[in-house]
Amino acid sequence: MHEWERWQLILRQVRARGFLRVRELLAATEASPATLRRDLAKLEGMGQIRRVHGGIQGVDATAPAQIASRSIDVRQALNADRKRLVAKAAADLCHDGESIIINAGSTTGFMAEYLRHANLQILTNSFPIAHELIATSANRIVLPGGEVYRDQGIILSPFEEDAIQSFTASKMFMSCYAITAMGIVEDDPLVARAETKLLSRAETLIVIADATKFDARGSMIVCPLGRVHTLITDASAPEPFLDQIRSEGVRVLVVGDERAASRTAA
Amino acid sequence: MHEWERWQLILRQVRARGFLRVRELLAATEASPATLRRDLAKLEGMGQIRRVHGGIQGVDATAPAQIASRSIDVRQALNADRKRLVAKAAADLCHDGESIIINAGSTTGFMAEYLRHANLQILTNSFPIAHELIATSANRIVLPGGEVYRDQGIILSPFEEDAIQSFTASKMFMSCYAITAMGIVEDDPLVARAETKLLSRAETLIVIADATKFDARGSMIVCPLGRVHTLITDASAPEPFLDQIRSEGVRVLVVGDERAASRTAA
DNA sequence: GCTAATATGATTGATATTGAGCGAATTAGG
DNA sequence: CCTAATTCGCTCAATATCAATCATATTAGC
Repeated sequence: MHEWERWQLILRQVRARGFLRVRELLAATEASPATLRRDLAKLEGMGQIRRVHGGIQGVDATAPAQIASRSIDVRQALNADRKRLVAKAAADLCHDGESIIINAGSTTGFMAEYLRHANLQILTNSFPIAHELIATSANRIVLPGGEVYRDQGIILSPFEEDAIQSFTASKMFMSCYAITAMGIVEDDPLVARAETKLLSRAETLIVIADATKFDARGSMIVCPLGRVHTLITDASAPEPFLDQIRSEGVRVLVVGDERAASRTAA
Repeated sequence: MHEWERWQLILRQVRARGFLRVRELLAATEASPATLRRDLAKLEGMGQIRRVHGGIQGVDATAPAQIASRSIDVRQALNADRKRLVAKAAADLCHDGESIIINAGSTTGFMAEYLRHANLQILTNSFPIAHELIATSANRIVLPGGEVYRDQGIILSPFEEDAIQSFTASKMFMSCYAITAMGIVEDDPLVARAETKLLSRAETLIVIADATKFDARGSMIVCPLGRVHTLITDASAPEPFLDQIRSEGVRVLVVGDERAASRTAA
C-alpha cells in the first residue's frame, strides 16, 4: 500500500469515527509502525489530524454526520480489531473474476478495505460499503433497489420484484446479530427479510462473526446452520459451540493466533 | 499502442479510481518505464494528473476520492453558475411531503445543495446525489437497483423488473444532453433508456437545462417536447426557440434575469 | 529513397520510501 | 511513589522509484 492510499484510508476512518487507536491503524494499513508514525506526523503537519498518545483524533471534534449514523460507528468501534481479522480472512477467500454478495453489517463493513485491489463483481445492500468500494477500488458494484436507511446504511426494499433476482453469486458474505443452535439470527425483521432474499441468489454462504455473536440472542431466524458453508470467527469463540456447529457440516475458520487469543482472554 | 491511446487509458483509469500505481500503469499500457514516465510528465504539465512517488492521482489533491469521476466534475465546472441558478429554481418547486424523482446529471447534481432542509421522498439514480442527500439532509432516499457506473455516477440496470416500478412521484427532474425540436435528447442509449423508465413513474416532468443545451445535438430521443411540463433555463437561452417550446404547451421558467423574473412572477 | 523529427527503450546515478532496532517518554497499575 | 508495559521518536540500512542521458526505431516530408 502506498503513501497516498494510507493517508486516504486514515482520513476517511478518522472522519467517520473521530478517534482511532494506533494499533487499529497498523492492522488496517498493514504497514510497519515506523511508516505509520511518519504518516501521522505528516498528516498532523498538514493540520488534517491531531495526535494524542495511543491514537489520533480528527481536527474537527464535532464531525459532520456521515453516511451511516453514529449508531453503526460505535458498533464498529467495539471489537474493531477482531472484526478486522475476520473481515480480512473473508476477503482472502475471494478470487478475481468472481461474483459475490456482501450483506450490510458492522463486520462486513471492514471487508471493503481488503477488497481494494480485487477485481470482482459485488452486489451489496450496504450504502457505505458501496461508497467505499466505488471510491477506492475497481470492482464492479451492483446495488439492489430500495430505500436507504441511515441508521444502518442499508438499502431495503419491501417489494419482491427486484434487480437482484437477476443476479447470481458464488459466495455471499454476511455477519449477523447472533448465532444460535437454531441458526443465524437477526433482530430486525426487515433486515432478516433482506438477507433471506439475498441468500437465494448465492451458492455458498459465508458467515463472519466475531466471538461476541455467540452469547447474543435474537428473534428472527434467517437460515438454519446447515445452510452455512463456512463460518469465520476469531480465537476467543467458545470451542464447544464451534464443535456443535462443525457437526452440522459447517466449515469453521478461526483466525488470530494462540498468543493473541490468550492475551485477550487474560 | 499510440501515445494518445495511452493517455486516454491513463486518464480514464485515474478518473475512475483517483489513484494509480506506476507499476499498474506499466502493466496496463505495456510500455517501457521511460515512455510511461514521459507520458506522466506531459499529463502533469497539462494539469490533468498529479504525480506522487510511486503513482499518480487525480488533480483533486486533498479531497477524498470522489464518487463520480472527473469527467462529470469537469462538466460540473462548466457553466457552474448557470447550473446552480436553474437547480435552485428547480428545488424551490418542491414542497415538503412530496415524492420526487431526480435523474442523474451534472445540472441536477446541484439540486442536492438546495434540498438540504427539505422533507421529501426522493428517488434518484445518481449515486453522488444520493450520497450527498443522505449525508446532509433528512429526506427519505430511494435507489433503483443496478450497477453503478463510475464515469457518471449513475445507477443503471439492464432489467425491466425493478423496485422503481412500485414508486410513483408527482414531479421528475432531469437535465439532458440537448433540447431540440424533436424533443429531449440524450447521447448515451443506456442513459436514455433509464430516463424513459423513470419517466413512466412521474406525473409531471420538469427539465432543467442551462442555455448550452440548446445548440447541442444527440442521437437518442427520450421524449417529445409535449411531455415536458416545465422547462427551467437561464437568461441566455435563445428566445425564438423558447417561443417554439412554449407553443408546445411547455411552461418555461427563465431564471437569473430581472425582466424574465418579473415576467414569470406575473 | 533520403533526411529530419519525433517517439521509444535501456542504463545509471540520485532520491524517496520503507522497515527494524534501540533508548526515551508516557501511561497504567499496585 | 514506584515499577512494568506500552508508545514514541530517532538513526541506519535495504529496497523501490525517479530523472537524465544516450542509443535505437518509427514516421513524415521532400
